[in-house]
Amino acid sequence: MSLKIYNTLTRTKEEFKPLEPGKVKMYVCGPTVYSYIHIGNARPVIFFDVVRRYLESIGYEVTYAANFTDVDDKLIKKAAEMGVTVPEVADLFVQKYYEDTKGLGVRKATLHPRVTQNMAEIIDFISGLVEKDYAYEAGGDVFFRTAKFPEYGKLSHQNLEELQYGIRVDVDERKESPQDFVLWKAAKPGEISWSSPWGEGRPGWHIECSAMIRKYLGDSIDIHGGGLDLTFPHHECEIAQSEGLTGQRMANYWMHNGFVNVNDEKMSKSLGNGINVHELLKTIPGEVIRYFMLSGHYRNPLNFSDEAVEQARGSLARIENCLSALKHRLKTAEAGEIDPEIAAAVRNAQQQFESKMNDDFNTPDAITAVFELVNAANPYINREQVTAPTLELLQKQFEAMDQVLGILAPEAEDLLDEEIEQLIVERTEARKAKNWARADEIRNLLTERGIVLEDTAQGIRWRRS
RNA sequence: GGCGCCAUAGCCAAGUGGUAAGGCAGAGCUCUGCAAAAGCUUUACCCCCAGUUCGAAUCUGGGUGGCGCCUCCA
Repeated sequence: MSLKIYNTLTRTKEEFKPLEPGKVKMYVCGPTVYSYIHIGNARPVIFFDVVRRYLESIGYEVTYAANFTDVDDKLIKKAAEMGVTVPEVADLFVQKYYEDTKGLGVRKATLHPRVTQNMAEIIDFISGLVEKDYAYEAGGDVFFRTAKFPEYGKLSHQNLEELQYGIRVDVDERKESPQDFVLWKAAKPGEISWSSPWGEGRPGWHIECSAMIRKYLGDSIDIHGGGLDLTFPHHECEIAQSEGLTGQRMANYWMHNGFVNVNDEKMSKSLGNGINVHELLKTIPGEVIRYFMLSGHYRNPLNFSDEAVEQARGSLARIENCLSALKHRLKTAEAGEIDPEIAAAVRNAQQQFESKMNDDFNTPDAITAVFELVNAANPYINREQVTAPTLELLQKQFEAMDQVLGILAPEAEDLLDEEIEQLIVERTEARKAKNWARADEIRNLLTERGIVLEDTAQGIRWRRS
């Protein structure tokens, strides 16, 4: 069973073959840190976190780099608005990025390089391109000479003659060709800038990724990911820069995730329907957002709505209830043999999970494998006789799958407050005395505090709602 | 104009040649002091038309509807 990845470059699913056996080098374009991340940003962050986790789970040593763009027009504007410096804005939102993505269950990447900390490498990179005639200077700006790189367009499969230029942005008169793009921008007075052979300025957007990939991961990497919209021009330009300079193939597998729409509309600044994760996390558990993101295939568009969130919440609850029942039952379970039917169900679930993840990271189907296991586990858990080894086997399997998906809330190990525990004891006594009024009163009180009680044959099970 | 993507139950979402996974919501029932959780039962002319085939949601052609990119938006 081998891993297949849909490669934007070839528009086919290809068998994954790493450059170096047992190792994977991957890079995903990260956010421009001028604000909180929105749910559109969150999709690649969550999805590629799962890619990374899955690769690790099947034995690869993964070096995962995700950058921060910490200087650009938007940052400069934001800094002016806030009355602080560009680095201060960047530091603030890098911090918020870590907080918010942590809330989404995302592990930090191996590396989180920042543009401003790699200025020397960026300038060197551009110098190299100028030396090789792939770039030219014009009035303090430096442009990439796309005519020199005949493969320009190979990733996005664009016919360069057919591109309509100047529709959204005016074409710079100094460019030799309208499709040339900027590598270095001359600073305007008062703007944050760095010294370069072409004067004071700052890097263009595309060059930073090329330079940082080369520095941290090398001339060739295995997987390069990002949002669909980055295919052109951003990734196309990265290829031109990197392959122009090194002559090596930049990345073997290009992966692009689809968009997140909001109530069936594109999320955009003009519509004002952007949803920022920081706000969202105040009312919706990160696991629910994460589940929602993984409930669709990464290349398909995903529609965010209140209803979608509620469905994710409900679906996830089914898995969590099962796991919580399983753990509760484990406390009173005794030694014995592993139930053969459950053992088979566990094997099936694992097999299905792997084969679906191997098929271009089909997370919706992988989640189905989790549900199949729930469907097998629930009836077993409700039996009068259960064995600890069987329950442990189930638990281990759930944990193995969640190691990849990361949709289950971390173990809430904090003990019950004395007070709450006392209330549960009191309610049990009231029930024994058939004092239903008092028993319900206590249960309602606990419900208000977010504690859900469930009366089972093996005693009271509680969980946080 | 160019390059692409998508269309499966009330909703979400797999399936890519052999006769429709899974989840949510809804309805009924079982269990329960009542609940909760769980279990059982129940819900699809696969956007339309034509073609290929013994056989198509799946392939081909043509429509219809929605969407993305075309220089700094994940």
